[in-house]
Amino acid sequence: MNKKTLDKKELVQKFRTEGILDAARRVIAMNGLDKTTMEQVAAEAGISKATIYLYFKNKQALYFHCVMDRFDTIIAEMKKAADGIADPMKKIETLITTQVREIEKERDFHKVFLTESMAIFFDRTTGFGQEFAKRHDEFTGLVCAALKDAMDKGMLREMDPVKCFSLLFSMVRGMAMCKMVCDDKTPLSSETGMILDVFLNGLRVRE
Amino acid sequence: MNKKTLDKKELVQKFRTEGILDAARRVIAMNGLDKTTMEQVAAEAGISKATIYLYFKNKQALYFHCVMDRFDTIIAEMKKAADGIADPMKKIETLITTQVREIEKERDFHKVFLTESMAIFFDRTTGFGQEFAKRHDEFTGLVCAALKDAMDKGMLREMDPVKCFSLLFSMVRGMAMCKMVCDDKTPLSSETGMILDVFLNGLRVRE
Amino acid sequence: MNKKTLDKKELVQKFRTEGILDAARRVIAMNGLDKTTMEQVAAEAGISKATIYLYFKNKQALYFHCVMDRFDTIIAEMKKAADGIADPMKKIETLITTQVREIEKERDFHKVFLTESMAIFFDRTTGFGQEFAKRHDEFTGLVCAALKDAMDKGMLREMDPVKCFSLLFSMVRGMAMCKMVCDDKTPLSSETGMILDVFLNGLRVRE
Amino acid sequence: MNKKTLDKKELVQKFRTEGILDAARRVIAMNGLDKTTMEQVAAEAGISKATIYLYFKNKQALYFHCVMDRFDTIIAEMKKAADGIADPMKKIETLITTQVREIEKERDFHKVFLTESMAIFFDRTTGFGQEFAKRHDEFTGLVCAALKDAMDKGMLREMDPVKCFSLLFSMVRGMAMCKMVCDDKTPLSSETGMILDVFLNGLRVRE
DNA sequence: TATGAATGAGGTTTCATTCAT
DNA sequence: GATGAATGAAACCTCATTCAT
Repeated sequence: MNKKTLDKKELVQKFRTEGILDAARRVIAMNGLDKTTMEQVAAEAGISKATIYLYFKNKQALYFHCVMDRFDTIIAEMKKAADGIADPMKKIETLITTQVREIEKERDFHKVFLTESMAIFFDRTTGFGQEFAKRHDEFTGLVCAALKDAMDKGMLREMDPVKCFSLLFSMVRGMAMCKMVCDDKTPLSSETGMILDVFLNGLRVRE
Repeated sequence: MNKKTLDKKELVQKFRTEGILDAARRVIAMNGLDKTTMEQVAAEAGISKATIYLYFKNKQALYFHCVMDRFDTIIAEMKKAADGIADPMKKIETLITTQVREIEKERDFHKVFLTESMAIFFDRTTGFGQEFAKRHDEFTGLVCAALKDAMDKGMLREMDPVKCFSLLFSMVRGMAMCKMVCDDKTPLSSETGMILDVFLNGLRVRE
Repeated sequence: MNKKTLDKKELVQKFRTEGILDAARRVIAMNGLDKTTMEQVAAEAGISKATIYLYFKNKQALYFHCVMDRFDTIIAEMKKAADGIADPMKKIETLITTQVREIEKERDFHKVFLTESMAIFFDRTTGFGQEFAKRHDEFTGLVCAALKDAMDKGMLREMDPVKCFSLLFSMVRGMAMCKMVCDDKTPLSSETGMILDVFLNGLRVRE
Repeated sequence: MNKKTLDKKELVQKFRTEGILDAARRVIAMNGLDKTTMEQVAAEAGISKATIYLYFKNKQALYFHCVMDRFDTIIAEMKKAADGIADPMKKIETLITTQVREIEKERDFHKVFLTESMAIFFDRTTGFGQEFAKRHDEFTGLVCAALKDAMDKGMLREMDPVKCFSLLFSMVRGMAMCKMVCDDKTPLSSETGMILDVFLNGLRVRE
């Protein structure tokens, strides 16, 4: 009984939390972070403003978890997709493709994240910054491992893998921003090929 | 007399405007856009809050001009630096190097621009968005011309130059953000070489 | 069976009530009434916030009973202590001494009562005010009787005993407040002598 | 011109400040401190809520100054009234009489002060507490000097004058509270005589 | 009976913006 | 032209209180 009750409680807890986060992301995607009020989020989630504060300390924390939640999902999907792929080049491609597909899923929210509100994640003095850094490192590690592998196997030039990753990631992000910003409705994925082409070619071993 | 007066007036006008913009950028660089109040800007500029409104319609406009001002400077510097360089590869390198150097000059302000507040520039429905687009197009054109030239001369693969530019620009921006975010005090310029290496190599004609 | 059950129920009722009141007084003594939340009281009592409402109508009622509870105790102790004392002067002294000792027992709580939150007790339009008035009258009567007795016996000047009591009580309260407020850790009782000295001398029959 | 302008500014400043304080005291006198909102004070003062914040940091500060303002007035009046009186006994009487008259002037506000909201003044860790202590010491000194004088001249018994003052002050305060609380509309001043009688007689030298 | 969860109702505070001088 | 002063409009957040289980 106790076990069951706990499970149920957790389930409800999770359900609420997810509901609020989803609502928040929808509103933020529509209005931007600044113009999003707790009132609106509450309305969108069909609950009262005060209830949000039961689950999140304040607006910043709410936003933080919105992003973390997406981040976690993206990392999980990337891991799942790349799992079991032996060829490092193929692996890199899969990782990036997956990332792009995930971004696409909540395009407008990611637009806000990319253009408006990255600041709090980079303030290492707050718990937010540190928490974010953890995910970011995991994310980085995921791609870097594949890059390193490719380099070790002589498929790519030997370069600092972290910096290489940074460039690759920048291109993805830049392309995403470009599309979002230009209201270019074509899928982000249509550019993945080109990015990988330039990047991998750029790192290719020169004869 | 009239002419002279006008000139003088314009001079004062310009002087005030510049002073406010500089003050604004300093404050924004320190605190971020959100936490910057008109009060602080006024204090930093040594004038009264109300005076700002004589020169700028509102806070958004103030910020907009802060960015435009920088943008104009950067474009001007890039033009000046690239002027007279015939070799397109060399030209591309010069353009990027110059851009990076300019970003470095007001590193903290650019950090805010890159991480916090790009949204208004991409809202094409406002005059801001349109004005920004103009500069952006000019900026794009500057680099694209060189890229196109290189392609025509067979030094780079034939690809959509705008997209190529976008990738290149993304890498620069990404590397800049990375440095800023990690409080990496090494100059951005130390990475310019790598970016150009990967980028140009990535576009190199394959035998 | 019925009787026993009822008794048991009453016992539990009383136990809970006392527990809550004690917890409330502890928290109020620490934080003051304003900054005391029902949440804190519940936590201190080791029960849930909602449970408090099973025993007390609302926060005001809770506070009211905290005070009443103390008041009842003090009156009871005073009665007990003065019981059987024939000499009115001695009786007065005993009453005051006892009162002071009781105040000392929950010094911090009394401090809050004396400096922050007496208003509701004096609002005669509410049940609270009336209930309080009852105790206050009993309290007053207790001391006044002794005063009257002393006057009748020619030991003190003839004056309105209620007013005399008011003065005496004021001095005790004032001295208490003074000590509490100055964080003077010496016992209140050390001043009782002086108060009685001035008061009784002040009322002494002049030759 | 400059001087004049400054004077005018100061005048306006003072006028506003006084206006707000008066309004605040009126509202607080009516509703008690807790139930008084900045909104109400603003309405009563005929200005906007935000304007209050130009003159007072927050609600607590506003209340603090309400009290300090009264305190200053009372002290000033007491000084003025006692000035030039040679006989210490007469002086004490005058001081107390004046104090009582001043309390009477804003009876309801003082009621709130005395029954609801003295706490912040006794928190020596805040600037409020310290500022208050200063006035309180001045106030104490005023009366104590007269008491000391009377003792030196053999008109009163030798006792700790500060404690004597505390008793005297307690009686005044207690009588005031009693009247206010009982909605006894008779003037406080009608009891001043009795208080002084008991107090001075209590301190009289015994043969 | 006991409680976890939800919320209504405000309160304080901040700031961009305006306007009279 | 410059500014001190005033304010409207909201935003965030808290907490006493209720209710379903």
